[in-house]
Amino acid sequence: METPNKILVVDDENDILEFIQYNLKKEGYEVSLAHNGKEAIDIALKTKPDLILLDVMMPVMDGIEACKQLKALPGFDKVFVVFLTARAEEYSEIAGFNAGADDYISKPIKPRVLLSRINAILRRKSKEIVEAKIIAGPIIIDRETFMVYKNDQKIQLARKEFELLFLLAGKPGKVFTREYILEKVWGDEVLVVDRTIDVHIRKLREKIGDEFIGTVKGVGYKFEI
Amino acid sequence: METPNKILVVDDENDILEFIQYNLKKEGYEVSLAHNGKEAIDIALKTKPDLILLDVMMPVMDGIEACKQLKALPGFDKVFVVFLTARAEEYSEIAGFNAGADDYISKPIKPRVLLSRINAILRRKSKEIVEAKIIAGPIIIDRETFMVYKNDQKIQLARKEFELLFLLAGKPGKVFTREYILEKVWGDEVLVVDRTIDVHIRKLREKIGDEFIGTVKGVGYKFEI
DNA sequence: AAAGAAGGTTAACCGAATGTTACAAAAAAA
DNA sequence: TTTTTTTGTAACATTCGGTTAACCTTCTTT
Repeated sequence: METPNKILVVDDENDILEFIQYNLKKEGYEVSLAHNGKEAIDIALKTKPDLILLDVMMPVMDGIEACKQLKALPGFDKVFVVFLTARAEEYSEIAGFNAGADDYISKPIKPRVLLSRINAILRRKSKEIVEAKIIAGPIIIDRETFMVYKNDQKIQLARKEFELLFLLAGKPGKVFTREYILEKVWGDEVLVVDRTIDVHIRKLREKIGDEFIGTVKGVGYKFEI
Repeated sequence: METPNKILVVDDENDILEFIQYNLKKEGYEVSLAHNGKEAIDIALKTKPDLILLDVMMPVMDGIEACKQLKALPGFDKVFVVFLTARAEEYSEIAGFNAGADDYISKPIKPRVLLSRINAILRRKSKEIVEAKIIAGPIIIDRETFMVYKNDQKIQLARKEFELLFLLAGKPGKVFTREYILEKVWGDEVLVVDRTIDVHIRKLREKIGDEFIGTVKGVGYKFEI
């Protein structure tokens, strides 16, 4: 697959560190740990994390100060920072400090919440960074203009059709399961009958041509040139 | 569609067990019950649940200890565990113990909450096709694309044929018994006459060539280069 | 060699998975 | 608002894979 996302977790309590590490690792993230702001900066420079989980209340250097310093590091101005706070209200203070946090999670930390927030943030990131254009044989998919071209001929797709094609064509040949497609195109929380995919596949085939989308019975669909 | 997800519910109160069982069964889950940690381990080994709902407060063996022991069982390191707690605050304690829970639900249990949490957790399971490629002599088996190549020539296999070949070719030379093949390719609970395997072997040989699959009479089949 | 067991082969049947269409609901556009 | 487009679902059609039964062949044992 891709290289795993790296996450730096900073908290002064070892229990919490271990707990978070366990859950993130299980989800496939690469995790590094720090016990305070100073250590966080050292380790961040070494591991270059994609996201930093930062406890607000810490000795030596508190989370807000640590965040400011982290953001000032070369190449770290666009790193994602998520605060851990004991109470929800604390967040307004942090926001007031304008520390540059992207989200916050209040303790006690629930694995489900932790993962869904982090997944959401990193998904946002990968969408921005992902190349906006896929060229697969005669098909050109341009995310910037939301246009698809087949032999230089414009094809107008609806939103879901576009996302579906974009997903499949991102890895030609690879078979995507219905479940995976549902999560990526429709999102975690949306509840949709999986036969819905079939219909969208149908419409896609209608618009770009049957030959580009293959069915692997019992498994899923794939884009083939 | 697929085989139903199995859930083991562990609680010392019969009322709660029945209540949860009722709600889970209605949703289509296969439910097994245990009254304490010890029993939970016994039953888990027998039923191989996909998810375990575990009460924190139990006599004989408490939930945290039970969780640790369950996770230590062979094949259970990646099982999902959800704790039931009487108070939300208890969760921070559990987290501190690093017991490896994936979520927790606080009592009193609301059916809607119960189901949406469990659905969400199990939805994560087996969504993505793992990238895996077997190269055995002139045969290349690519799980990502579900394609098989013989001297760079594409061969299209059906699902079961593919899984069968994937299993055998995973350890060239090793003889696989019918029993083992049935369990791995067809799964635990599927009821199929074992002569079915012969037919699939036949089709496989037809497609990739007789020379690659050997018969060891009275024992089973093997892949040979 | 005969008998029995194990596996090979073929073909037919069944059903699950998918294709397809039509329509309802929701969202977006006008 | 009304109109149009997009999305989701239900219902029906179809296809293909999976299973089995029946019969054939080969091997093994006596």
